[in-house]
Amino acid sequence: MVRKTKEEAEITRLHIIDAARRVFLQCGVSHTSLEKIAAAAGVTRGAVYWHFRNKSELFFAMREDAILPFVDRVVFDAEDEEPLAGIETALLEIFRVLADEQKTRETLEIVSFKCEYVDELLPLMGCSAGQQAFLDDLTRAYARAAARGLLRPGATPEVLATDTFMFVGGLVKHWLEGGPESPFRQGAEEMVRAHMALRRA
Amino acid sequence: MVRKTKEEAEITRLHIIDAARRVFLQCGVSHTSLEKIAAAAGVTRGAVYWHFRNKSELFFAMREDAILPFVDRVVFDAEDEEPLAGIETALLEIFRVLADEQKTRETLEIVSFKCEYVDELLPLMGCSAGQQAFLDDLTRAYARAAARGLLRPGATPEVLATDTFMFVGGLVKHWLEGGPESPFRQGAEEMVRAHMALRRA
DNA sequence: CTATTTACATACGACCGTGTTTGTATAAAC
DNA sequence: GTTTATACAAACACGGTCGTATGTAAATAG
Repeated sequence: MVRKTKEEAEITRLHIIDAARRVFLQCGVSHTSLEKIAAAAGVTRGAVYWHFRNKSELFFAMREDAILPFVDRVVFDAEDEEPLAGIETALLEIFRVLADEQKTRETLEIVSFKCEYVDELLPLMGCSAGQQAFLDDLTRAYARAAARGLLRPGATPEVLATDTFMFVGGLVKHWLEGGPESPFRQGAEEMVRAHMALRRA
Repeated sequence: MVRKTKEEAEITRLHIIDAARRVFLQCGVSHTSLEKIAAAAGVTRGAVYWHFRNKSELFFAMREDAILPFVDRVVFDAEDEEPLAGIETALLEIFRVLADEQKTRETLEIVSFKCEYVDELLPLMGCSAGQQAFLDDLTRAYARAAARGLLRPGATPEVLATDTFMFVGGLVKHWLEGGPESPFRQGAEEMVRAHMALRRA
């Protein structure tokens, strides 16, 4: 037994999180035993139980590791001269991250299709906090666009924001569930631009 | 042991499916044992194994029991004089069914948030068949609207159909994940009408 | 340099869920 | 009216998984 330094222990921790993500993605969270994760990480269950109290805590750690940096990535410029372009940029950024960053994509795939929202996971169904903030950002951006007369007549900021919110939710879902060859994945950028074009004055 | 008639046996089968839906919804598919389902149905595992080979088959039976009648419910009139109104009606019908029919709603909740798409469930991720047909129906309806000059200029049927497809996907998701008091649930009808209003000439 | 804590590996006990097998009373078939 | 198939209940055997307890060598604290 070679006792590790603090730095090496932290690396072990990250390896376990990485392994958990891989196994979660392949087997689903429920059908993943800590033994599988440990094996995939090249350690034993002892190491896993040392770093995490149970599978639930490991799952949350894995989630925060990838999701937190993701929501911070999509930001809106509050003083944008062209709010609609700002929205478009933000939406495009979402799918750029999905395409470019494997860790984020895999984690979103797990929380979308490879876990069951019951008991301890129930509260984070819909990620209430982040989602609502995103919708609020959209509403404010559309309101700024309305103030500048950039919106097509007859559309209120609230309605447009909700519609865009639903569009993003649906596109992310279909983007994730389709494989790399999926038309939704290939055409995401075009669809975002077309969606925004629909609301310009 | 009171041997049942064929009719009574069929009732038992439906009771088991009903019980499965309730327990799946509360515990998630993976954390639901056949013992739990049997108890909820007032029978033993013996009855469950008599009617279904395993949990997987029971899950599929439960799904077909509610989903098949659902997709058939949303139809498009191919000869509609007002294709946009037809689309709107079809979309409204989706959320009417979700609101009115508990069985359908609960089943959709299960397949959306209470099961993990791995192994045998992997192929039905995204319900490839039904979804694609719905998108095709939308595209054809928008094409008919385009032929009649009902669409706002600059929008192609394909783009509008995809946009509506994403909208529906997102709205169904948020509709389901919000509780009965959710603003997405209350305002679904209004959001559908607003969505359609955006594309009229 | 000693004592203690750390970072794991290993071993243990217990429970659960699964699939199957066997039992059985009755409905249905002939 | 037998016979057979049905519709379950009850019992069994099995492996998997969990949490914990224990062991241990090296890092760190003093």
